Amino acid sequence: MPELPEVETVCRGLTEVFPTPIAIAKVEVCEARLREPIVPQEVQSLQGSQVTRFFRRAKYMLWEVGEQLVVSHLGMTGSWRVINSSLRGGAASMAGTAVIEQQKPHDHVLVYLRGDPRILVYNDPRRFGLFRVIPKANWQEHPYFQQLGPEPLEKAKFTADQLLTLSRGRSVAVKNFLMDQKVVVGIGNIYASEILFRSGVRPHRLARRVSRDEFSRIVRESRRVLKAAIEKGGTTFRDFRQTGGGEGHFYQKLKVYERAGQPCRRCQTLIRQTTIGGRSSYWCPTCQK
DNA sequence: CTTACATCCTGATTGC
DNA sequence: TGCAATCAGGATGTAA
Repeated sequence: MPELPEVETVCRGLTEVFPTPIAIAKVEVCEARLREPIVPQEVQSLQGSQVTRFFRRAKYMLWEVGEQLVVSHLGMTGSWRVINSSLRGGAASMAGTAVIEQQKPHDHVLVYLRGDPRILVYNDPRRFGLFRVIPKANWQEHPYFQQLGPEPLEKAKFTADQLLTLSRGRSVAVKNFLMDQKVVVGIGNIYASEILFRSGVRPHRLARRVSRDEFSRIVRESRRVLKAAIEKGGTTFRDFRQTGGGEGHFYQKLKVYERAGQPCRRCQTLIRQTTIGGRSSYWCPTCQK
């Protein structure tokens, strides 16, 4: 589900909602069976600690909690929202009632705060997400992160030369290449199609057949699209929601994704849909070579 | 090593 | 209307 702009939106949303450090009072796990089972000892160790920062690496959201890091991946359908346990006027005796009223199916993790009536809730119907706690020391060396490629928005690390080198001899479609988190992080099925349209490159072209100039365009367009999507609060198609429950508005800017059979916004040719690597891909036969 | 494909799940939509 | 098939924004493990 969420790609880089959506995860970034969630991080920014939480940072906005919790500008000061927050203390975790209790973590309640309603359903531990996510992509990896939630470990009770890990969750318990968070109790009483301060969350000092929400940040992002690739499509992972990270919470800095003392000497540990909460690792939250949203999979396809995960979301975090904030509910208020004192909606009914703040009386402690009413808190339980209010919470129950706001609970939804597939709420798997509830993070209660100390001295704050709000509760952070993780919801994930398909349960492809992740909620684990790892040591903060050398976290980049952890298996979750060790193999990850560069952040596309960090200019020095994500370059056409880099892509050219990595792509030589690779007989995967350039779209799959771009979605490979070892090549560059944060790009998934929606943004891969959008980036390739804006770069004028057909998604099924083999990575090794893409020129240096084309990779330059891909690098530039990746940054443009991802930045623009962040500014719009991400893309909502089905499940994605911002922290406050709002939708992402970038879908209004999509040029090809889910537009099969509709005229290209640039040249009016009908947008085509093909399956590449088992995923739907959208492209314009005129604008993309 | 690379690449193709199944798999983990639930829910919405499509087609008969 | 009902029900089965299909598809969905991710990542990983397996096999070839």
